Formats: sequence, structure tokens, C-alpha cells
Amino acid sequence: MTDVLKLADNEESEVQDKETAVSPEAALSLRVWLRLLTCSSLIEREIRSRLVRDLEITLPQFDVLAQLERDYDGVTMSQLSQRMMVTNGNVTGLVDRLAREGLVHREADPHDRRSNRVSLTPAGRAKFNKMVPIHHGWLEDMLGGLDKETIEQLYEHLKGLKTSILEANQKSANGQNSN
Amino acid sequence: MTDVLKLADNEESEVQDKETAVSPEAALSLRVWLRLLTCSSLIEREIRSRLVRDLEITLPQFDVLAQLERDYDGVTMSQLSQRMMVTNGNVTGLVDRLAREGLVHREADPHDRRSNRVSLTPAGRAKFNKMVPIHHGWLEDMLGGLDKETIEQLYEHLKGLKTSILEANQKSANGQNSN
DNA sequence: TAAAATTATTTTAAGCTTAAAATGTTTGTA
DNA sequence: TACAAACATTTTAAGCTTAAAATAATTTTA
Repeated sequence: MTDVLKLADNEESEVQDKETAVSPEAALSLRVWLRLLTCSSLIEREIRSRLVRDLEITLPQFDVLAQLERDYDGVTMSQLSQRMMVTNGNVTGLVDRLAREGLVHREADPHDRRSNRVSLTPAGRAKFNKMVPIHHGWLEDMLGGLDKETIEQLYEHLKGLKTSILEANQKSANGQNSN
Repeated sequence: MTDVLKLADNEESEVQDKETAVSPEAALSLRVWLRLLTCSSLIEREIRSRLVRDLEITLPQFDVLAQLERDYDGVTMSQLSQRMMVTNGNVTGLVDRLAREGLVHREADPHDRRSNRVSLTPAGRAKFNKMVPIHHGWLEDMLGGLDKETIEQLYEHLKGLKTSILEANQKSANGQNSN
């Protein structure tokens, strides 16, 4: 989100290969990353501020509701943190605040006293259902300047990118990378 | 960053058009956004954790050093916050911490006592120069699974996306959007 | 069964981020 | 010149996020 890069994504500021020699491939990678980050940040920032301004909810909280939507029996805190790809401690606070607002319900699991089950309250479900089409509309607006073919190509390229990132990070995690 | 979406970007979870009717275009936009966010989050998360683990600096702090790099005379706090596209209050804390580490220097502007000028210290410059090629290398690794042509197409498509987003947000800011 | 290991969750400390209020300084104007 | 407006920055309050430590409960194992 915050990054070296956000502002660097414009025509003027060519990523320069300076004294500390950087290969052309690395420079291209950096430019793509900067532009990707710019796009992602622009969308995220707009969604975030519209959620707060128009729907009175934060993006992470909206995210929680979305994760709970289909699980009528609730999910455990751990399941929730895995789905959201955030730490356990993080969801503790999010669920606290959503429960305070009456949008989710947290109850002890009768079979395992270590666990809590979290689920949407009727109010939470109603609020989420109201928000979904609005949220979709915002995205449609933001991508509306592209023709369908471009969007579909973008979608495919991003799939390849995702694979590339996952493979690189996998290798690095296995210590097969000197960096 | 944290989002409804991150986890939703996989083959199984088709974005469903449910009772609250959502157009196919909106659903495609949502899928693209989810995948874009997934890619962006994967890269950002990895960069963030490598910076902390290997180079002992946070991503926002790295960002500050990058913004200061070419301004030998320093920049004001406001200029810095504009370049980083964050609030003034945000840079106050970042600069505090970097100054505490000895990486940046903050001094009163002799001509305008409201202003502070911030610049890299020699230690900050040395550290930044050391980090740059490493950072480039990480990105090259993560994009290394794509051929050059794909990367270049991706770069072009992202340019169009950026334009589309900016136009939509512009319209909305001017109140020409019912959402 | 008692001790050890694992699992689920919360708490803590630190940093990031924002919007809004507060402070101090400079500039424009009546 | 006084006072109003604008500007630069910091402070405050709230929420997000993480890693690591602490708690509590369950499962494994000796």
C-alpha cells in the first residue's frame, strides 16, 4: 500500500539504472510492480473511503462479514483468521468491534472450550446483503473504462503473475534463494 | 490489502450472482479486482517481511528514504507527505522513528519557522544504496516466471486500468456518480 | 494417569494510518 | 498595525496489523 512506488509510476520518473548496477529485467519488474501497486492502492483506497463514508463500515470489517456470510453455523476464530489470511490476534479485535456493533455473534463452542464460534447476526446479514451490490457497482465503475477483452486479458495475465510470485516465494521459503 | 477478496481469488469460488442481482460485468470486475489484490498483497507482504527480516527496516520507512534520496537539500514535511500520498500526521511519526535511528535529519527551515526540512544522513544514504539492488532482485525473482512479452503486456494493461480508475474516481468526486 | 506437547485464543508492545483538533507561524487585508 | 485567513506541522483518538508472550484447554504419550 504505502510504497516507494506509488508515486514513481509515471512517465517522467524512469527507473534509472544507477551506479549500483541493476539489470534491465529487474528495472522492468520494478516498473510493473509500481504500476500494479498504484492500481491496487487506488482501488483499495477508494473502496475503503466509500465504505466508511457511505456504509459506515471499515474494509477489514466488511471482509469479516463476507467471510462469515455462508457459514450459518459460524466459524472458529482460527478458521476466520486463516480465511482472511491475517493473524489470530487481528481477528480478536475485529470481532470485538463487530460484536459491539451487533453485526456478529460470538459464542463458546460447547464441544471444545478453547474455541469460539463467530457468526453473522440477522442485522449483520442484512447489512452485508445491502452492501454487496453497491460494492460491485463501485468496482464496475472503476473498471468501466476498459473493454471486455482487455479486462479478460488482464485477468489471465494476473493469473500467471500470481503463479510466478507463489513459486518464487516458495523457493525463497525453502532457502533455495540467496536473497 | 486485507480484503474480501484475497482468498476469493481461486478457481472454486466463482463469484456468484445471487438474489441481489449483480450484472455479469460487475462480477467480472470483482474477479479482476480480487486477483489484482491477491497479486499486490502477495508481493507487498513478501517485500515487507524481507525488509524487516533481512534489512531491518519497515516498508514505509524504506519508502521515506526512497523519496528523500535525490533531494540533497531536504524536503519539507508537507512535500514528503504529498510525495508519499499519506497524511501529514503520518510522516511525523515516520520521520521521528527514522531520525531516532539516525537515518534522516530534521532541521528547522531558517526562512519559515513553520517548516521543517528533512534529509538523508550519510548513514541513511549508505543504507538505502545498499538496499536498492537487493530490493530489485526480490522483484525480479517474483516476476521471473513470466516471459518478457507477458510482462510488457501486463504493464500496458495496467496503464489502461490506472486511467480507468482515475477517471471513475474523478467523476465520483465531482458528484456525477449516484454511488 | 501424570507430564508433555499441541491447539485455540487473547494480550501486549510496536508501528502504520487516518481524520479532526490544536498549535504556532506567516501572509493578506481592512 | 491589528486581525483574519491561510499554511505547516503536531497531537489525539480510533482502528488495523504483526510477532511474540501469556492463558487456557485438549490430546498425546510415557
